[in-house]
Parts: sequence; structure tokens; C-alpha cells
Amino acid sequence: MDAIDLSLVELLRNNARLSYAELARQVGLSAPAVHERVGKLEASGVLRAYRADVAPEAIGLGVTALIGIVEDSGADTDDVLEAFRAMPEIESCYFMAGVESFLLKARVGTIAELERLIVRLNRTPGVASTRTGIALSTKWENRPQPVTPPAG
Amino acid sequence: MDAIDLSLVELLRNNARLSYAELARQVGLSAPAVHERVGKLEASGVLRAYRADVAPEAIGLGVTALIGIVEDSGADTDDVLEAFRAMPEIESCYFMAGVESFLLKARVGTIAELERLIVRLNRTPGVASTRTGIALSTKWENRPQPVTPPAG
DNA sequence: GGCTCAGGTCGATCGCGTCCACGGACTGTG
DNA sequence: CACAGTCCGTGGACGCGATCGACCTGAGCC
Repeated sequence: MDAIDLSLVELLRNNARLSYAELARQVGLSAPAVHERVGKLEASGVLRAYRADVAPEAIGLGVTALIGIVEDSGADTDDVLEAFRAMPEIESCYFMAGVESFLLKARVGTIAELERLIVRLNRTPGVASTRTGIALSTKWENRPQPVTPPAG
Repeated sequence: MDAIDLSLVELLRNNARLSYAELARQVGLSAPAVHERVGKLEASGVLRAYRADVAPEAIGLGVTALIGIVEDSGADTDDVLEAFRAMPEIESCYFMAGVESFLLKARVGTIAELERLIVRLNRTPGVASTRTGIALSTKWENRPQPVTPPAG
């Protein structure tokens, strides 16, 4: 991970569809060299995926909720996690410090679907309680921050 | 937004670097037709960006926090929002229903940086209080859910 | 010095991106 | 019904990009 690798990562974070030729121009190497570097970054797990950022409402996911989960004492955290993983509405899952073991970000189409999701969560073995907050609007999401900007 | 557009969106959500030729094969159209459709999806705001998904620890962002913000009574929400926007550590910003007006997802390199961020947030005009939860681990994030899966 | 390896460039080949002309289905109109 | 216009697609052409292999160079090490 030298400076050129960081540049490549930053460029791809801002536009994952840049061609190797364009990346090469930006970092001052040849296209094959960039191709090899990007391949290594993918293989080493630094670059995990390339995703289109889609307007959620356009694909019928107009409701965003953030849900805190309190586990039962003695719950098997791995089992709870697997249950969450099986619910596609749960887009993100963080294991948290604090009373609430998990914080989930879920997207659904309607409030009725959110209700059903919450019922399912509360029924999940190991889940003691849930606390749901509704996002009225998403101001921004997954904004890539410049890599190592405030190095001073 | 017909079924083919949805397929294209879904394909690009899972791999934003697919070539037009490959997309064309997958949806059964010619490459120019796909090119035009994708262009229209971008122009209409359905496809907002293409981003590489990067392992945060690899670029020095090992600490993830979720921060709830309570506004002062009489605060100017737009000003608060602009102050947040100027902080690159804040990767996501949701405007919430409830006592806490905002929920922020922030990523920093160290706990010390998180402390400085929280101090800055508390000093921001319009912010009455903050409540920070630390993510011990990110189980997954921004998992794309299949478009219109449970149509039945 | 000479080996070896990592990591680059260069050149060639093949497939892809992209522009353009063309064509069929649908629609509204005389 | 004939006609024209529009939308949306296909196919061909051409230049650029992706990708492979051969070769070059500098660093580290006997």
C-alpha cells in the first residue's frame, strides 16, 4: 500500500467505472501496471467490491429505519447474527458497545413492511427488545472521505 | 423503469465494473441499447454513482461510530446540516424522527480522533447534545438487497 | 560481480465502447 | 387504410482499451 495504491483506491472510490487506461493516466503508470496493482488490491481484500449507488426510492425502498437490538442474557450472538443475515432488508449490521448489541440499518418499501420486519426481529430467538428510529430523509450516505487527508 | 432497467440496476449494484457488452449479454440486448439505457438511468438519477467498496481499516479508518444529535430548540437545521457536511469523517447523515434530529455514521482512524470529532460536534452551533455509540465490528454494510424480490 | 525477484515498460492482439445509419412497432391523423 | 413521426432497438465500422508475453531495470544478497 504505497502512495500510488492509495491514489488508485481513492479514484475507484469516487468512480468505480474508470478504465485502467484512465487510472494509469491519473497515477502516471502504464495500464498493465495499474491492472496488476488493482488486481493485488482486490486479492488482498482492500478492494472488496464495486457497487452502483442507486436511489433507493427508484427501486421501491422508500423507507429507511435504524434499529437497535438488545440481546437476551445468554443469547447466542452468532445465531442472532445469522438470523439477521437471512433478512435481506437489513442492509447494514454493526456490533456495538453498549446495551444494544446490534445496530441495524434496514430499508423497506412501506411502513407496513417495516412493521412486519420489526415483528420478525422481536420474534427472533435471542432478541430481547428492539428500538426503531425512522429516517425521514437521507442527507447523504457512504460519502467517501479522502484517504489520509489530515496527515498533518 | 421496466424489467430490463431493473435487471441492469441489479447487475450494476452487484458489480459496477461490468462492461456494457457483458450487461448486454445478461439482459439479452445489444451493447448500444444497454449503453443508452444506462445513460438514461444515470441522467434520471436512478444510478447516482459507482463506488469501490474499500476495507476501511486498509485506509486508516479503523474506528466506526454512530452518533445521535439533539438540536437546540430554535436551531437552524440547515446550518447544522452544513456544519456536518463540512466534516469529512461523517460518512452518512440521516434526518430522524424522534428526540435526536440526526443520526450520523462517522469513521476515523483512532479513538483520539473520535474524541476530537465529538468535541467539534458539541461545539457546533445548534447542537444541544450528542450520544455516541462505538461499533466494535461491522458485520456487513450496504448489502444490496435484490430488487423487488417478494413481489408475491 | 552476478543471481534473483519485484515491478515496471513496450508491443501486439483481440474485444469493447461508441457513433451512425437503418428498420420495425406503435400511435395519432387525414 | 395509408402515412408520418417517435421510440427503441439492431448491425457495421472504427478507434481505444484490456490483457498477455517478452523484455528491462534497480535493490538486496551471496
